[in-house]
Amino acid sequence: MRDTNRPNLEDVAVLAGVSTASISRCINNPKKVAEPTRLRIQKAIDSLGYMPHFGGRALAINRTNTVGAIIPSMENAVFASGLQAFQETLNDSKVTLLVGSSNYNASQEYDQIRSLLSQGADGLLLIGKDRPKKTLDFLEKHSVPHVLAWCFGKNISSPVVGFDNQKAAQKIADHVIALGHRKLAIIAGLREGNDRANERIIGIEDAQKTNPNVELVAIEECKYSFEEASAALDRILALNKNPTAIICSSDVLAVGAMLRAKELGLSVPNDISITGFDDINLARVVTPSLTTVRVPQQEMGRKAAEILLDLINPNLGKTAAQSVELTTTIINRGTLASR
Amino acid sequence: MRDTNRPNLEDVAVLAGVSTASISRCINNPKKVAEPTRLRIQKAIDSLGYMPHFGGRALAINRTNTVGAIIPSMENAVFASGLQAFQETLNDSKVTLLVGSSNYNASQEYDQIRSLLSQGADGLLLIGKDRPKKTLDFLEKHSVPHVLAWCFGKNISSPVVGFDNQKAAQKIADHVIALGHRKLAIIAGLREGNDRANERIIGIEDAQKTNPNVELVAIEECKYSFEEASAALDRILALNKNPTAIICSSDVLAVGAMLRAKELGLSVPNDISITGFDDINLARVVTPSLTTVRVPQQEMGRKAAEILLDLINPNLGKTAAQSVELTTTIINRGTLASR
DNA sequence: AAAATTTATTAAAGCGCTTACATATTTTAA
DNA sequence: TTAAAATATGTAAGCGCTTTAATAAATTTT
Repeated sequence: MRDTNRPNLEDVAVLAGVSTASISRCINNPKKVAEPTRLRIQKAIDSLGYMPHFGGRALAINRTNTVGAIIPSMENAVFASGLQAFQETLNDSKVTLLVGSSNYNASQEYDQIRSLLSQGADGLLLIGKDRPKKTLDFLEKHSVPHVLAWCFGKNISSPVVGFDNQKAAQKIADHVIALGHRKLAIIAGLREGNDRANERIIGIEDAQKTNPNVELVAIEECKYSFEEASAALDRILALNKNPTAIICSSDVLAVGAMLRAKELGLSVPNDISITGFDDINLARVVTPSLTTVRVPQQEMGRKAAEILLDLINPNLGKTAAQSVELTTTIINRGTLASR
Repeated sequence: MRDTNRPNLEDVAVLAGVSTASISRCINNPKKVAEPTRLRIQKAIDSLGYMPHFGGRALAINRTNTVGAIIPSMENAVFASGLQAFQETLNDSKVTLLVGSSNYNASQEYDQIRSLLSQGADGLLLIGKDRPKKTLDFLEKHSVPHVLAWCFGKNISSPVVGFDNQKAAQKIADHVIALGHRKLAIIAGLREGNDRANERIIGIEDAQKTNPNVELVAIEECKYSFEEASAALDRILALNKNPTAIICSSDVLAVGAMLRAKELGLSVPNDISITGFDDINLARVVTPSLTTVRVPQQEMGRKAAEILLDLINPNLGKTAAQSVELTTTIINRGTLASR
């Protein structure tokens, strides 16, 4: 039943003495309505405090001007900051952001995709490129406009904005090796359903393989928390293989390891070198500050928004939305020493 | 015009050989439809990959099952983590989160409120309690269900979930004073339009006033970044008033100040004590680790979601949504020494 | 001045869904 | 067995908006 408190187009139309069509036009295409009429309408709108009804509009134009983003978790600053940039860019185009989180879990991601879509999202931002066939099929079947971020690759059918995790990881590993390290260990996120974690491990393995005298003494996976990373470091040390450098696939893990190393009385980087990945605030702040791989978080967020907007607005003249590969940079700070 | 690609209720109805009403019932109130019919309908839905049209539904029930949150910025971990908890709690009730950011700016907040509301948000989470009359009037006029977080107070007309910033700040200041500090300085966020920053300053001033032999040598306001906080510390030191403790109204500021102190060769806490506010990850990780005020970020997010859900669901039996006051805790770590 | 063109406005048909009400069917009670 | 009650389904009227086609008014052209 009608909510008589909330004014609708009809109410405005009556007050302004025009048809509802004119009001609609005045709102969506002001130049199509004559100056005096426009003024009259505007006055009516203001005086009633009229706001278009979202559902009505969405039904009529079959569009919500809303896009969804599904990220693993906002707890990790690297995603929070990408999301912030994403939101701001959308906002410049009057598009609103719906947020879901997957908690690094493919099935939760699938649910969130369904959920955001059924909330009317016109498009989606997703993190990473590997997902179950079920998810892919769903996106395909409903031809959901979407862009993938935090990853890159040649033969991905979706537009992507990000970087090559494998190469970036290989690069930092090469760097570590070039500094004389011969026994490495890895602390990485859980690879299950996480292509970034996975590729970063592979990248490090690549580096190891091209340097036969380099040994990879341990690969420990864990969740992204200080505590878990501490435990992972313990497990590595318990092996008594004496790695000289621990390459971590995220800053959170690296810092967790550093904290633990400090507790154990190990000096970083003298006793053991540690590198991170992401370059979030944490990295600048620990002592010594963390040598890490800078990921262009904000740029990814911004670019992802641009591409998604392109995808959604069947774009006049402009060429189709393109994938873009961004670069990572090794940030040399204090946790990596030469051997 | 009709999008013939996307199946609608009619399509499902035809395939299942029932009326659209039954389909709708089957989706929204399954027990109202007989088992065999339900199965038939479900099969039709699945085979068509039918998803209800958001706009149509929103129009019919005048509800979107969406709520908006407008936070200053996701760049600050304290909000990101509150938001994460908020989102997760909403999600449990099948409600989706719309996100806007105000960048600590009242007029941007107003715009975001309008924007999220016109995107159909059923309710809103807002940070802090002070806002321009214009905003208040708007919320009032449109009777927007909303909850305020990160603050508390007796005579606020909106439901609130948070803590008393002033008291919390007074408490940490008292603590600092009890440790023998007699010359204090403050680094705070810009108070303009930021009641939290403002009240925290006032709280510290309260503490000072009740201790006549304590002097407040400087109050520096700046944006929430390491760089700005560094500059603020410089300004304080340039005064040559030799404060023995700097009370900062956020961990980001405190860490920025610590970083600068270190650059200047000042030892924290021997030469100068520094305290933070929030207790985000950063605080645990700096050396020495930061003495700070723990703010129940996640609990606030969770509780805020619960209250907002109550507000939105004209609640059967349950009493009206209540404000809740949470407590902050002083976390003693390494940056505050006694004098 | 009339005809042709442009501009401004309106009327009304949908967009997809929910739901009050009517109707048909089944179950229970008498 | 029949009447009454309960259950299941269908019919159709909106919900508020946009937009095409039709009409009216203003402007330009002939």
